[in-house]
Amino acid sequence: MPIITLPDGSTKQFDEAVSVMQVAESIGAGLAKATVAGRVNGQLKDACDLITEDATLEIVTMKDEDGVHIMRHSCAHLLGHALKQLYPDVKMAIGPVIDNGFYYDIDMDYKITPADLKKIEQRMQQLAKTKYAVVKKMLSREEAIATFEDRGEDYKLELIRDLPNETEFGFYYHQEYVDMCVGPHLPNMGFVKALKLTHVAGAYWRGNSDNKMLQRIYGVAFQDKQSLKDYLHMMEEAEKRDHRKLGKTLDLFHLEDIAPGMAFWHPKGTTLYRTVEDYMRGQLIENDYEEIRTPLIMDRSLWEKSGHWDKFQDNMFTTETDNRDYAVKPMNCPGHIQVFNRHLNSYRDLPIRIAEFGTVHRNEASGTLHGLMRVRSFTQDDAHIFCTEEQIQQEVQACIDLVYQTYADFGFDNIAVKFSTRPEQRVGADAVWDLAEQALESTLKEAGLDYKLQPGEGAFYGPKIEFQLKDCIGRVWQCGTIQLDFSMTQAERLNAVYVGADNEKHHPVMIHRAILGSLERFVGILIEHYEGRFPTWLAPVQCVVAPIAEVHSEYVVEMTKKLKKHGFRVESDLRNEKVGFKIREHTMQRVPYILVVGDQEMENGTVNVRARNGENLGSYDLEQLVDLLNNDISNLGRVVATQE
RNA sequence: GCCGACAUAGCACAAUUGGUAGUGCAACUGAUUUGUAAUCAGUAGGUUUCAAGUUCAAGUCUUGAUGUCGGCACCA
Repeated sequence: MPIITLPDGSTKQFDEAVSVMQVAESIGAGLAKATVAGRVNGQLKDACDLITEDATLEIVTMKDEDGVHIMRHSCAHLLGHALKQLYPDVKMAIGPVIDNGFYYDIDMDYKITPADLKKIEQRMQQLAKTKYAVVKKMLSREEAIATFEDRGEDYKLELIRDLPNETEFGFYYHQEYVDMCVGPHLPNMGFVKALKLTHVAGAYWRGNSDNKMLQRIYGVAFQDKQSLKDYLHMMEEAEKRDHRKLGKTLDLFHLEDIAPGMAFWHPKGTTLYRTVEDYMRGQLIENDYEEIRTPLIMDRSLWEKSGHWDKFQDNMFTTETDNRDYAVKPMNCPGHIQVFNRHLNSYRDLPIRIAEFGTVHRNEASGTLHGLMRVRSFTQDDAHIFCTEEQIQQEVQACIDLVYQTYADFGFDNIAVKFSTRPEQRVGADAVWDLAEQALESTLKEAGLDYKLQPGEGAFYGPKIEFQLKDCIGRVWQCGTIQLDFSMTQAERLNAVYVGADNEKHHPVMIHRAILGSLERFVGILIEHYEGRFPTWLAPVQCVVAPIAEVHSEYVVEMTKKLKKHGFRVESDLRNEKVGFKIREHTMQRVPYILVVGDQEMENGTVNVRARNGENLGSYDLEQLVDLLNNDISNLGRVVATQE
């Protein structure tokens, strides 16, 4: 005799076990029709699932985020349904929900083409239109195996084999198609109103590169057609922010065949790059770091000692000259230890913070390269802090603070934090790893950061905290990182040493830390973040001075000189073109200010200021203009420029 | 590295069943001296990514290499 408590506090009593759908029907036919699933005692259940005991119940509809999630999950089954009709010999692997949609991994000799996608999508829509009911059955282990053996679903059988303790399996029947799933799923396919198959790609079975590569079909699905349309439009807009595209149109950098994964920075891009670097250099000075520079290539023996030769040889560029083997540095740490060890250090001097804008080369697998985001040659704003165990917490905390301050200055407020622990391939004893992981995690907790654990994702020498930013279409990229290393400084590795209060030699702890991560990646993210409309402090060209006619040219050149003297990045545009043409061009180049000079301005010793958003700010004399620009620049990226 | 797609002028794109490689913008030259998102006219620009092959004939078909794009695996 279950008593069901609804969200408004009211209760309903039933004589016998009752399904979610039946409860909904008892409330009203409209609600029943809208019912996707139920949240029973906080847990999502199918609409057909029976409630046998007293429980709280929330009816889940398509207005509910969970409802949309469930619909997307059922869309994966619908994709299977359509695929099986069109390609009977396809074998189904797994089909989960992802952001905005779903995918299904399938195995079939025939390769799905983009044209096929359209056809499959149409079949899915036809099937959904019939609003057929989805029927759930719990099958025993034997029945489940028999069902899939009958249908030749080898991958599903493997999934069952890998759940040896499971006795019952949820089977969802979509007419003649059936899929195994924990659910919940839609009660009928009428809820599927807006879906689109987006692309097909390869993916390894079970995410393991030793396994067969399957075909993965991606799709998106929304509660209604408008939401789908909005999403597709948003993606189209987002792609305009792509740094690879803007890198070309704004003349910032290019990549070419002769150096895959290595950027050629153009003058404007270099200005941007150096502005970011100089900002960071200022932070180093403020936070008591010492800047150094170390060799790009070093003898193989160093890398053997550090453990890199062993663990990462495949990703290192090497060179042999005069019968000596060298490696191009993939990391800066060994070089920094050489500098740390140039003399005997005292415990009184710790912590010692050594920083370098260190250019490293990593021979990344060809398929991983991606614009500036994943390259083979990049410069890290790298630093290594040599300290005692007691100093770890304060130093890590200071690094975290520096990350947040820096990112705020660049206009980022949405930062994902990850904590990555020991990987399979690693150096150092487990007891040392315990210590390192505890130290990092406790600091994270103390800092009150909301972080996600990534087991096994740490560096080979220590655990790490990662700070991630998103690109224009939502892909996440690791930027800042703080890594704790008890191994590299040991005698059997690179033997960093200081003398303690006891007059004995000790090995310091080393904190590896990069705030921006890679300059290349960070600039790539910046380009997308601002869609090339950089705040004035970052803009490669901050203002352009343009004469109305040739008679004003001399005044323009003079004004440009004066502004340059004040440290601004300014150009004059003396071309024989109409002012409208110049304004159009520089606006498209996202120059923050265009300064127009005609007879009036020349007479009054002023310029007319036009902001990037098209607003005419009126006449400014030199002093006022310098104030305007300085004020704007001092905001950094903390405020999205007032002129937008 | 793996799966699939793609590669044409500086950029964005055309080119019928295999049949003379084009258009727009940019560039260059000249005229025009211009008041807030495109002045007009002219000129030049190509071993169609590279290397082989099929063919009377290849941008187009075949093979290989390289690179790029979307994913997967990887990311010290």
